[in-house]
Amino acid sequence: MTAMRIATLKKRQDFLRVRAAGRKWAAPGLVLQAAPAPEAEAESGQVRVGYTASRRIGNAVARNRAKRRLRAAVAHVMPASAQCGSDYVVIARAATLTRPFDALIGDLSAALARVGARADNRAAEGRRQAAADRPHAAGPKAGDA
RNA sequence: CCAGACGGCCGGAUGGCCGCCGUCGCCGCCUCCGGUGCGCGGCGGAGGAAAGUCCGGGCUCCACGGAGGCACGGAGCCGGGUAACGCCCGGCGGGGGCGACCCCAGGGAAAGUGCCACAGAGAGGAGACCGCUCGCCCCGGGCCGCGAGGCCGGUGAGCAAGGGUGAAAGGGUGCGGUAAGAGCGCACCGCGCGCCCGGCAACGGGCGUGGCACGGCAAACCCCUCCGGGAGCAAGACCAAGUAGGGGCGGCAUGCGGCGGUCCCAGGACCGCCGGCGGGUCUGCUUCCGGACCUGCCGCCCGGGUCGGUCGCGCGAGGCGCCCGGCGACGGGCGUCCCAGAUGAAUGGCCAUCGCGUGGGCGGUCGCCCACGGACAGAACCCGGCUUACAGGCCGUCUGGCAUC
RNA sequence: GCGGGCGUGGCGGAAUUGGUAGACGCGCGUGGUUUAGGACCACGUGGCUCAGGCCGUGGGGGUUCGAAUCCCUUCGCCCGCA
Repeated sequence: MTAMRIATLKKRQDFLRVRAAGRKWAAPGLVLQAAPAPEAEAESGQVRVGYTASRRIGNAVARNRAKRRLRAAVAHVMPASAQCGSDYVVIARAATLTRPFDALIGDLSAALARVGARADNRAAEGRRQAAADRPHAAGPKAGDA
């Protein structure tokens, strides 16, 4: 499998932009938001993911643990089914801590499909090939859904 | 065996696969100081409270240092420990418990001010409601009684024992004393004062004396003694990039000396530079001394910039072991070890075995099987304390009770 | 990191000089009015016992004769500055 790099969103501005894009799906164990990456940031073979755990989740231990479980789920699911050039924000819910890990993975897969940025990594593969020929071209635009 | 008191400790273990952060080495790539990898390997990787942020410090900046006054905040029995503390240790005093032991912001109320609601006669150099005692009521105040006298009422004095109010009523209990009473007198207790003894001290003990004066509240104002400059690692320093130390309004001051230049009727005007006499600033306010900085200062408003990286950043009042001093907190010496360093923030996902607890089942008491559970909680500059949270478990010392020998 | 504020019946909010806790409004309950409902009117309304009383101002402790008020500690919520 071609390796897909997963980077982390770190700026508050990025979180606000992804939320404003409006593509959102809530599963029992998590909430997923998605938006196309800005052109300046888009890079082939990369998705960027941010994690959010508010104080509603619990104390610092609970919040950190929720983000770790989400990171583990993302590492398990994203390389196969995420769309390159997209930014995602994964938000922890109260059930994130107690839900069985298999169910959490199912939640993330379903949310990816519903949010529309799923795909067809096979089609994306072709585009990436073309992009590789033009090294400084912008990444895939979120066009063809 | 049961109940309890105090002190100390642990905070599941081992392994496999895939991942995370730091560091070292190798390899690949690049714009080859260095950076980077969707490469490999070795090593290290949260706590007893990392928490709350209630105290005390280190460190950094505000140039800084010294002396005094005012204000503000804090501490408050004595001695010791400590870098320091509001912490700790050992004592003292008071209170609680049969006891082991536990609790206490525990200076000053004769420096002053203030408060003590309601109730009550009186709430602070007090007071007389019900009362107690004595005298008088004129040729007998009224009633009862043969009478001595008794009861009631009025009035003038004395008293504060008893009743009653209250959280608190101006020492307590008892005896004497008295018309009735009163520290009026006496004994004991309490309190004040003086002397002596023990103790570094807080304080304790004894003797004498006073005759009660000194009600409570200072977590009311306050007085006394002691302590405290402010801000905080988003401190602060450097690199890169970049901008405009720009503009407006108001108030105060727009002085002095020297040099140079320009102008004009040798006297001034204007500009520039220097000095820093004068002026201003120096972290709560203020005075003084030294020192530093500025040359217009202060206040308000408009406009521009801020987003990246490196350092600070972990050898420290450090951990562990042994010995010595000390009742102890702790101190000293020797040996040994290096032990997190992130910045949307590192420990996760899956699984196995063992161990612990609870429940159920099986078999003649010790095992086997199954299911469930495993707390409080995550370093963010560092350290010393305090406080709070916490499943389960271990060790030691002591107290009271029951049973047996 | 630094600083400040709040917590009172079911709800919003008084009482803050220490002196009877729950004023006032909303809501709720009962009764009246109406064919019925609304509106309106009257009464009641923290809990336990119901004789007297006891407990109640987020929790715990202290000072005081007496604490919603003062002090300490703790929990929760909110706000400001860098």
